[in-house]
Amino acid sequence: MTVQIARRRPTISDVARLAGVSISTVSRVVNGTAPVADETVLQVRHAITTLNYTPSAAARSLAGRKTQTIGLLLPQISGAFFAPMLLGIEIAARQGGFALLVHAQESQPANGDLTASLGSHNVDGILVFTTCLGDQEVTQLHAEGVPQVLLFRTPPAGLEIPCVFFENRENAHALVTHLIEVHGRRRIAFLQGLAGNEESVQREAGYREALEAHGLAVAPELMGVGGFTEIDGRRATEAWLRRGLEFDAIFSGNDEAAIGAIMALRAAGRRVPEDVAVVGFDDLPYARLIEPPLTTVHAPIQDAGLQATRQLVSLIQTGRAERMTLLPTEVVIRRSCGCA
Amino acid sequence: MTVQIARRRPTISDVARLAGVSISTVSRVVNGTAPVADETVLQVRHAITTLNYTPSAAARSLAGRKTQTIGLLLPQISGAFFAPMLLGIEIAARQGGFALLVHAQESQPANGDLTASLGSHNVDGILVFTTCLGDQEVTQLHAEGVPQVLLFRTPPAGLEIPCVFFENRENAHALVTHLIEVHGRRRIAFLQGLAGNEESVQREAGYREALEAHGLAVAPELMGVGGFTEIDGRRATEAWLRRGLEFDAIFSGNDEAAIGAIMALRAAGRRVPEDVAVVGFDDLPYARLIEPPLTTVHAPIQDAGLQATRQLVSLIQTGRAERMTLLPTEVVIRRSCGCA
DNA sequence: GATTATTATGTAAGCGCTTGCAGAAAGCGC
DNA sequence: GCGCTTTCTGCAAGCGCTTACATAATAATC
Repeated sequence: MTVQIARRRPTISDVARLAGVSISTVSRVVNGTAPVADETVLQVRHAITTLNYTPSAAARSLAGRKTQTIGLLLPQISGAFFAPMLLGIEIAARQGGFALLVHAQESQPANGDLTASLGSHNVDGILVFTTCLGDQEVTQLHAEGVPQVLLFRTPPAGLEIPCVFFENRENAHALVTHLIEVHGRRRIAFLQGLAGNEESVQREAGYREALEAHGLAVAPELMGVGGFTEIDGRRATEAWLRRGLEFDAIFSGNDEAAIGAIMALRAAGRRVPEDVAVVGFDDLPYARLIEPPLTTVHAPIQDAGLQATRQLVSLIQTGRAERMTLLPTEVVIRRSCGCA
Repeated sequence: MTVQIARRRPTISDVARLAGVSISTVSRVVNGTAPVADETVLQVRHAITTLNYTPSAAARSLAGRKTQTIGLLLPQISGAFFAPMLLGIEIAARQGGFALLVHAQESQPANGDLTASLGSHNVDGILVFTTCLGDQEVTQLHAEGVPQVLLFRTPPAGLEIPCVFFENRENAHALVTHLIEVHGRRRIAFLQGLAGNEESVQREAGYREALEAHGLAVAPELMGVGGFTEIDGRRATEAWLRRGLEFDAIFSGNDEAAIGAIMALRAAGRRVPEDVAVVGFDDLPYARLIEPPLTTVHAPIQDAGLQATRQLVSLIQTGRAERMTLLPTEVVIRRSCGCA
């Protein structure tokens, strides 16, 4: 392959010259920022088409001091969770006229200056996913006046930064209650997310309340620590099995870990749901595909991305946004809990 | 939530003033573009830290006429396929010092000027996924000198544009051969992708060759048209079932459609793989999770993103890149083909 | 018909950076 | 010590746009 020689791109001056007007007039018809005579508009439009002119984003940003770009700070891109979320974000960003700059932390050393690359220059605002940024960094960005919206993460104490969450507690409670009341389970284990995962904490709270409401003790040895990956779920379950712990159900804080649990159970010859019921949270696209189809709580992931982005756009454009957006979830009964 | 008042961000002039040097010197230490005395470097560094200075990307792009940004044109973001690919792209982009601007077509009307928003100004190069862009648009971008790399798509005739593909034919051939030789299947249906999907065409070629090599006729009625979604696979399979067509295996051009086929078969009371073997292509993360675990061909999706981006970075920086990158695939035998 | 609003356009001053050019300072050979 | 290279640094000209501000032309008011 050889070098491609780029012709100089036409600038606003070229358009102005061809249309026989000044560059400010061109700018005004492009942006619609001031009235322009119909005839002039036509001439300018024609010149634009003829030259195949596209405004330079860089020059626009520099002169207009806004980038029309939103930065996305993600801990990772892989995982079934992110595709729908990204889609929601993309849709809302596009609707608001913003481009999307993606920055996944996974791919780089977690040095502090990643905020530099997005933080204060490339973008008009940032969408911060869970634990991507520590309290300190969020606080600093806030102090610098960078609009941000937090996804699945509460702002540092005292700061008013919009955040978006799923409704976790209520349906975690409902699902565990289902396990207890409908299926008569009494020894229900819980699979936790990583330390600092607020979703996990809330889901656990619902779990605890449901147990307590039925006079069941929370067994500390049945709290699976680790994280929300399939491996974590498998490991934790294997550990319980190895220790000979008794349990007749597992409530996993998310679907991925639930799948790991099912794998471990199956490998150990335990039947799901007969011997051990397993339920998850999130309702990932493949939750219904696995065997047995996973009973879980549906979380509107795409909507989370959409709403968060809308809040951010609003924050950027008007300076105001909802302090907290809570998205409703829904229990989805399939077969892994024991239901036909 | 109230307005956040942004302090003016420090500029290169502020740094220069504080360090007692000119802005060009600051620029030189920031970019390392010319030798600067050690002592001066220290002073400038100190001023930068003190002021918490970050260069403005817009100003840099404008002055340096490069954006250090890669544009990604995707037909969609959802789907298990995109997460790993995006991850690969992200990693390679980051390594090359480029930011990633994501543009999913799904979310907007497919008007022609989407190339405008990415095309000739925001980015130094574009990664074009399959059918996002027609031949005409690709040709135009090429004519404008915009570096681009095509993913799973050949360039328009006569143009030398780098592209990245999986090795499709060989292992499609191998997989169908496996169905024939090991499992004695003779009436093997094929599930096609959307018209224009070159991956599908190549996989179909492998399928046809395998049939022919074994003296089996290709049955036109067993070519499932449609697309590569689960729904498409289900619909096509249902149609075959409804028409009472005989077949003892389905080779789906991708995993998603294969899952649809399995669903349809199961709903109709056919056993997989006893009555009908089903195999796919791609080896999506959940292919091993479904019941029965899917025999398929593993495609290195993340690697595809990675390699394509590396080629693009090379094209941007050096003007040269591999004309075609072919990524090896691998047959993955699980149970849906009939193997234990 | 003179005065005042209104609309349409141009002028020019940046936005914050990169970079070619030139000058100053310092090192080198003989 | 005198030219000559080699380092280091500053000056200033843009990059392509937005946006006050000024101006010209037109319409409205009494």
